[in-house]
Amino acid sequence: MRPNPQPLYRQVKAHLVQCVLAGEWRPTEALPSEIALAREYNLSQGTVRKAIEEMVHDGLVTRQAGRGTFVTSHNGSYRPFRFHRLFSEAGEKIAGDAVRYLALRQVQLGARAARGLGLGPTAPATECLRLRELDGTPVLVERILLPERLCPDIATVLRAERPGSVYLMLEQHHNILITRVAEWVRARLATDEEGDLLGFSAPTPVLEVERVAYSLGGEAVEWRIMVGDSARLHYANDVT
Amino acid sequence: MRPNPQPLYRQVKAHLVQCVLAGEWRPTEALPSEIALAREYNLSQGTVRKAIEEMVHDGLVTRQAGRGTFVTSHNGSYRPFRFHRLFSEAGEKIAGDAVRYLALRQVQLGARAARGLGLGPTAPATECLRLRELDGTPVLVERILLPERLCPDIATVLRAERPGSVYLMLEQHHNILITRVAEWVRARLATDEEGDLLGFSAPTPVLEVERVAYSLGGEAVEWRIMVGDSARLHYANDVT
DNA sequence: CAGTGGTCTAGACCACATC
DNA sequence: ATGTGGTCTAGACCACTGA
Repeated sequence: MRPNPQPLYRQVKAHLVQCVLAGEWRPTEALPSEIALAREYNLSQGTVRKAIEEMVHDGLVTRQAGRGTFVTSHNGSYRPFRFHRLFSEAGEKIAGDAVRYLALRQVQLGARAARGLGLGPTAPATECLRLRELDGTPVLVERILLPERLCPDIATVLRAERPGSVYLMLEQHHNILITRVAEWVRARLATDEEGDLLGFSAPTPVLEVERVAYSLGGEAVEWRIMVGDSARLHYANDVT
Repeated sequence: MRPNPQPLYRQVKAHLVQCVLAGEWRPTEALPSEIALAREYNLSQGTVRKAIEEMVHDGLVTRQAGRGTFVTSHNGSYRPFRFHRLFSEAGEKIAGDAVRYLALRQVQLGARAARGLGLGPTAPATECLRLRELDGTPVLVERILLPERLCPDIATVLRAERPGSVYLMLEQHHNILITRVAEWVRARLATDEEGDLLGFSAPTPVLEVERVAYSLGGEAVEWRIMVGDSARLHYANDVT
């Protein structure tokens, strides 16, 4: 192992990540037990354990004593709304509420999304316009851009399913696991279009959350912008 | 150990935290080595290690191979600006820039800060009004409230030192270690006073960041509100 | 050079989930 | 009863730091 100065447990981790990437174990499915993996790699159980513990910390897998180690999913049993930071003023999550699909079409990325994704501004993409409601009235406009290259038939699936969670759809249909997002929050006035959608009658300040989502492989998969009525929701964050 | 179902490494961790809380080792100072602690507690080195690893993960201590384990500080060598999430649009941190103290006085908490801190609205506190500048012009107004009870002579120290970092001051003068903050981000229009300070000539949307800071002991120590020019800075966040 | 944290092994026992 | 992850031990060797 001379040419590779990485500790063994990191090599094991890297290999396990490759297996997840290759779809050997899909989200919600179990990995082999520590003992089985230790035998397979011809290492001690403690070394394999350390590899898995890092994956737990990364949020890639979830462990349950007595049951096993499972690939984390965005579905309801694991970590739904994992990346949601927008809450109603009362404090509960807004995500549980209804989602309305407004538009779905093929576009070019445009300058801003292209910058976020590190692609060219003319790259083909699927654009999705959605509206999230709270207590029956709209609070959040979402504009989602998914580059064509990474998920070619995404528009078909979106049109058919209109999923509440794009990331759950990506993991189920494309085995693309979103494991990290970067967000930028700004304040600005709503555009006329946004004002119409959110029911503003006058120029109103809104929260704008720009997001780039990265897959387990490290690729920027999705760019989205969320525009919310700041009188009814806020962006909450705990920092340690 | 029957009455305490906590694993040994957590009991060790709890005790080490108590020691830090008691000031046995101050920020930047070294803890005893694993071997010394293992001998002291009559446990194996691995158990002590696991306790310390959790403290590393919590951000309470920092380890350096060959040197030792040190209590994390907010000073420049350790983790300055640990809780800063506001960046200039170019991307660099805004914190490096100048801080101007505008006012410093004794007040009552008021309804909003009281709610955040879990205290009564008439509780006495020290209020600090500061202005942060970027490239020589103001971008951020900070209003900081520190309850009297937790740090009695804080006003004196603030007046004398006008520190760039309140948290560094707290750890140095009161041995209060801020280890966690909760933040709520909103968009609204600047007040007239804020507009004057930030140089707005018309009603302008601003980012409002409300923050409660918690000490190692778990007490809410500080409430602050930061109002920033959203054209020049944004709130950035990475979620995993 | 002695001391530190970082890696790795090979065992042991436990609580828990499942069948 | 079996298998899983969680805890704990008692060693070993390594790379790095600082005197």
